[in-house]
Parts: sequence; structure tokens; C-alpha cells
Amino acid sequence: MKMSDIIADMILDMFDDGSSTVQIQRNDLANQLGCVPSQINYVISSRFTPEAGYRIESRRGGGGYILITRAESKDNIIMSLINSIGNSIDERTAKAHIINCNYQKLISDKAANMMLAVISENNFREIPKETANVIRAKQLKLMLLAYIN
Amino acid sequence: MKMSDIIADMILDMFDDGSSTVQIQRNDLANQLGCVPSQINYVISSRFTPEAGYRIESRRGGGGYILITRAESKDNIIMSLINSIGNSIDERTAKAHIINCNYQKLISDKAANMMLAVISENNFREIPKETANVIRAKQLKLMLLAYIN
DNA sequence: GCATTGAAGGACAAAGAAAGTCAAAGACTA
DNA sequence: TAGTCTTTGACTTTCTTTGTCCTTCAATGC
Repeated sequence: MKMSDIIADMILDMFDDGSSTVQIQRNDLANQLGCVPSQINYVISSRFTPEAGYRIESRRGGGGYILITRAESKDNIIMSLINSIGNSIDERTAKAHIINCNYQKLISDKAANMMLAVISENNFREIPKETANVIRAKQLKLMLLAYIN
Repeated sequence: MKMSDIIADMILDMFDDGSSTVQIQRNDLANQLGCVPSQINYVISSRFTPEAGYRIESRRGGGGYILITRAESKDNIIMSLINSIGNSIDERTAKAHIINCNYQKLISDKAANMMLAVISENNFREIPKETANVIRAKQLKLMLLAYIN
């Protein structure tokens, strides 16, 4: 298993006591897992994004920390995700959103797989990229909407 | 025996433990079999198609992989629907299929709504009808496939 | 108070590790 | 022999890991 996934899982696990915040010490965690500290930043910035319903605060200096806060209502997170999607989205970003939603159990595996299938660039081979992005955005938003209704 | 067949057999064998997914490392497999990595892609795209009941996902970069998911029940009604779709379908026909599947309880209300949202002609306003039909066909097949897993 | 020092975390770039694409060449088959 | 299916390889793109240098903060000593 990839180090990045291990780190992400570790953080997710810390939410398990039902609390909506997790506080970590970057250097400690890196040390514990045997990776460089900046990899923690990589994981946080690639997985614990605002679109995925997380907020990050941190403090440097002695006694510094990173605080990860998870949004509360699932539907709200999905709604704000829908609102954050403009009228065009590339495959990569769409995929990240879907995986993130699934990761935090906002959408089921099955729904995530269906969405991933739909937004795949392979489907849009015959049209220009920018046009594909526009269609993909409409479809993704509609699917998410259909999901929460 | 052709290399492509050997590769295909090898992958098929990996399903033998009854699981519905197989994960491979493209370079490893190619190395093991003594072929170039891109031949794995060739085999996958020519043999492990939606019509044959397979869905492909992959990831690049360190720890990358190719994930092949097989439809659970190869001979059910949905599979034969997938095979009957061909490479182009208009909104009306797609809609009829989806509603019918839902009516027969083959797919849930939620899934049906997601599918209907995706195949709507509204999404495809910016491209010619025939092109839209081609994209719609690919998407519908993949969604149905994702659903039966 | 103010300057110094050490203990955090942040940013960013470069290197590395996979997979994807595409087109050309070769082999088969009807 | 035309047309299709396979094989190969060079090049591209994406994601991850690592390291170095930068900024911020708190405590400490004067």
C-alpha cells in the first residue's frame, strides 16, 4: 500500500471516535510512519480539500499543529461541492471529487463507480476537450443531485 | 499461442479465486511475460470490454495499477441489454431502457434517476446529435456495468 | 521590552515510478 | 492481396516521494 494512502487512512481513523476534528503534529506523524514531513502536506492538500468537506488550520513554531476539521452534514457537503463545480471540469478534477466523496462515505461505492464510468475521458474521445469538460460538468452535477434526492 | 492470448488467459486466471476484481501492475506483468508494457493495454482494450462484462480503472504514478472489474453475473438481463445497445443510442431509446429496467426492479430508483440525468439530450447541446448518441451509448453501457457490480 | 534561538509547519522543485497514447511494422486470414 | 489483428517502441502524462530552504511562533535571556 502506498505511503500516501497509509497516511490518509491514519488520519481518517482518527476521526473514528465521532469527533469532527483531528489534530496532528506533522513531524511526529511523519516520524511514526517513516516518511518525510512534507509528505503529510502532500496528502492533506491532495485528499483533505475543501471540496471534500475538510477545513485545515495550522500553527507553526513550538507546539505547532495541523487541525483538520470535517464538515457535518453529508448533503450539505455534496451541495456545496455541486455549487463549487463551474460549468466545465476536467476528468482529473472530477475524478478527485468523486473519489473524495466516496472516501468519506458521502456516496456509495456503486454510485462512485457509476460516476467514474460516466466522466471518463475515454467516453469523450470524439469531441474537443473543452466541450467534453462542459458536458462532464453538467453530468456530474446532475448525478450528484440525483444521488441526494 | 499468441502473446495476447497468453496475457488474456493470465488475467482470466487471476479471477479464479472467485473475486470480481483483479489488480495488475502493468510493468510487472509485462516483465513476467516478456512483452512490452503497452501490449497489456492492447489486450485490455481489445478483450476486456464492457460488452464482455469488464470495466477498467487505473492509476498512474508510484504505486500505480490497473484494476479490472468483472460483471458478477454474466448472463443476466442487464448484460444482454448492454450487448444490445451497440455504439450509438438516442435519448428516447436510452430512456425507455432505463425506465424499463427500473420497472422490472433491475435497478433502483436512485440509479435510474442518475442514469436519466446523464443521458439527457440537454447535456449534449453543444455537439451534433450523432456524436452525442455515440457518447451516450458508451456512458449508458458503463453505468449499467458499474451498477451490476 | 527586545533580540536571539530553536521548534515547529509551509512551499516548491526535482527526481522517480507508473500507466497511457499513438503510429509504424509485422503477421494472419479470407 | 486487402484488410484486420498483433507486436513493438518512443514519447507523454500523471501521481508520489524526497529534500532543501523559508516563514512563523514561543520561550528565553539580557
